[in-house]
Amino acid sequence: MSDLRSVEPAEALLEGLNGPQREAVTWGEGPLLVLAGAGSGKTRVLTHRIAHLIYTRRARPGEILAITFTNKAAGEMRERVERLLGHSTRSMWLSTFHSACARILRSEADRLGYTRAFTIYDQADSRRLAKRSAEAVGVDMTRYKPAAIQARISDAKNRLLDVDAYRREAQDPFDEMMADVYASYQRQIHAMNAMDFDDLLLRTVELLERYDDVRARYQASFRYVLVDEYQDTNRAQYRLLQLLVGDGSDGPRNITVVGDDAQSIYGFRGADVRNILDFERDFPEAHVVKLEQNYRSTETILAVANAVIANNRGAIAKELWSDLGTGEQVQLRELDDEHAEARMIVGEIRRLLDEGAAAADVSVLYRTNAMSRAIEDQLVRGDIAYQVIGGTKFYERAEIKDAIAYLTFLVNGADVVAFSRIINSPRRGIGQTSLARITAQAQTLGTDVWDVAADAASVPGLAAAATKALTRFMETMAELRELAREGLGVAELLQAVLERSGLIAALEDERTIEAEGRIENLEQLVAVAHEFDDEHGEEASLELFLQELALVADADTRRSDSGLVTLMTLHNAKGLEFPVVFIAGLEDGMFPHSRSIDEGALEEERRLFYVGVTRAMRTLYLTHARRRAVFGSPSVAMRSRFVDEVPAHLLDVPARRSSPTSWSSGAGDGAQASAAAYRLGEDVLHAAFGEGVVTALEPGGVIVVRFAGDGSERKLMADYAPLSRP
DNA sequence: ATCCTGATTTTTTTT
DNA sequence: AAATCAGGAT
Repeated sequence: MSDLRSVEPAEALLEGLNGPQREAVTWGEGPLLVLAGAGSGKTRVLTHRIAHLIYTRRARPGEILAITFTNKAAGEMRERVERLLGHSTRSMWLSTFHSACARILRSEADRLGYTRAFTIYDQADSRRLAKRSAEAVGVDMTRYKPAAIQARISDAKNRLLDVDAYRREAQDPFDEMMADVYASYQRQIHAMNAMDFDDLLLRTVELLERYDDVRARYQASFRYVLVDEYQDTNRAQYRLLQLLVGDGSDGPRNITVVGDDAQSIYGFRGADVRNILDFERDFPEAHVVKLEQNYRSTETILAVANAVIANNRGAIAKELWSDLGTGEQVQLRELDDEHAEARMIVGEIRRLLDEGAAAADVSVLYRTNAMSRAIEDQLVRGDIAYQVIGGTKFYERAEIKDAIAYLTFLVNGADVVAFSRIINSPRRGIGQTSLARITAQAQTLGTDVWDVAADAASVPGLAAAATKALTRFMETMAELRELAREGLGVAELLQAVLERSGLIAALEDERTIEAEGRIENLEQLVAVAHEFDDEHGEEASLELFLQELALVADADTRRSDSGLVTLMTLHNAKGLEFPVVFIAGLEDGMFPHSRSIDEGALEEERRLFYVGVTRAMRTLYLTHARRRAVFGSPSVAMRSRFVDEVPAHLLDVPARRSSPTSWSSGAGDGAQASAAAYRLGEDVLHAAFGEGVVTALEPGGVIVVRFAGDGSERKLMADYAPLSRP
């Protein structure tokens, strides 16, 4: 390659890109569809295209709106663009759909009857509200689950149906009832100056549809719109893009979308593959670029991916190829149960680490969050550091939600959900009954709960003790609100909230290990607030802090620079790559999941498997168990049909000796005494099986050894087996 | 109002 | 297996 200094800087942005990538980066005005197979360098294309647009002065940073799937991806993209350009991109809009919408809504809130301090409800908040709405309408809650009710509402919103449209579409009495629930839900959430995740999109669409001046302003401001992971956009996001890009009557529609129909895995939340399939119909003047060269995986891994995805119908023709060589065969392992599976995985990880692999190079993927536990247990035993992405998130912990609810109530006195959460936490002697009286009064008067609660004496029927407690509580809240008005930093304010609310004191009084952990979590939240203050300086406001917090995805908290093995669901693995990947739990019913074994959904499961396989760069393990505990009770499982779709010659399946099954698994702590000779993770040499590593110690002097030769795992009597140290 | 206990449910996947 | 919930006792 030529010396960078001797070429035109714009040329330098194309350095090292292949033909189609260059074409996508340099393409001029008008719609552009980039069909980017897994590992084909689409992030590179996006960042270089943005840098190129700015460098060639076709766009100023402020004229670019780039949508990514996670905040973390947005941050990384900003960093890369800045590195390419050598200057700041602060004025560029680079965020997720939801964050961009929240930002727009914050500045236009009054048009929709909101204030800029509106609360963003997460799933749990929204579910609680759905339940309340259903009860208010008189739905028999023993027959319907709140989650199902909420899913209905969310589904309607994702299809851009407002309450009236939903009612018009109603087919049966159940739908009619749901329409009432939906109406009640929307009435309440609006009255509380709150929005759920779906509202962020829906309300922005409403805003742009209803106000020509607002639409014109944003259309003019975002001259170039770029969207990553376009295959996972839903109806609302699609409509939003149309509104932002315009109809093309006053200039070219500069929209770039990047995606891969084979990786569409969010149908369950309303994503519609047709958005990408029909792009050329929606934008007839579109230019299309296909990226088919994969720079990530070995040919064997790609052959597996291609073979499996070929079983899906109606995909855009596309064949991934790579010149990285054949590489290793894909390792297929069948184990007795989920514990043996976990031992096998951790045993292999230990071996890889001993051979010099970095922990950060290894990832274990699974279908459902619940599957992480067995693997975590073994990692802990094996003393291997790891991180879990997803599952119970930091921001969903009770104490964190409490602290956030305090802050929320300070800025949004109409937020009944926040008020309900904090009014008796810590305990103040204000229970269900008193709470119901207060909220009912607020609803009757149509005023903020804050105002009702601040005048405790005015609440009808409130007991004397409750009135007193409420008065004290609201005095504290008023003090805190005053502190907020004085322009205290978010971190300092949070600290004041934790102290004056009695939240910390109550935890300290518990004097348990658990409570100590909770206090630590709260301290961590204060640290997050400090970071926010430092980052935003003068701009830092409590409103902004809360709205950013609500949109943090767990994927955003992933650490890449550390010596940690990463565990996560296949969904969370989207967009990532690892030299070594394990896909666990490949059993019919687990993956594909039993609830999606019908036509359309099965294809989505297959795409999810495709996503998993294509995360692997060098080494891929597929594992499944003959027995697996579901809801605590064991059940037999068949190997996943997806495994059967993999051509046999690509797989390495070690011949399996029948292993002794009479010994129960689940080593206790007492195991060390009899198997003291061997320690967890220790290398051993077996006369017949060769080198291996101890992956578990079990009672009765039994050790479990994973052999390097054939990858098999065997239970041995430590005292009798022909074992020695290498 | 709060605490305890037994019953029921949870696990699809997420912004 | 763990978490949440409803009902009843205090």
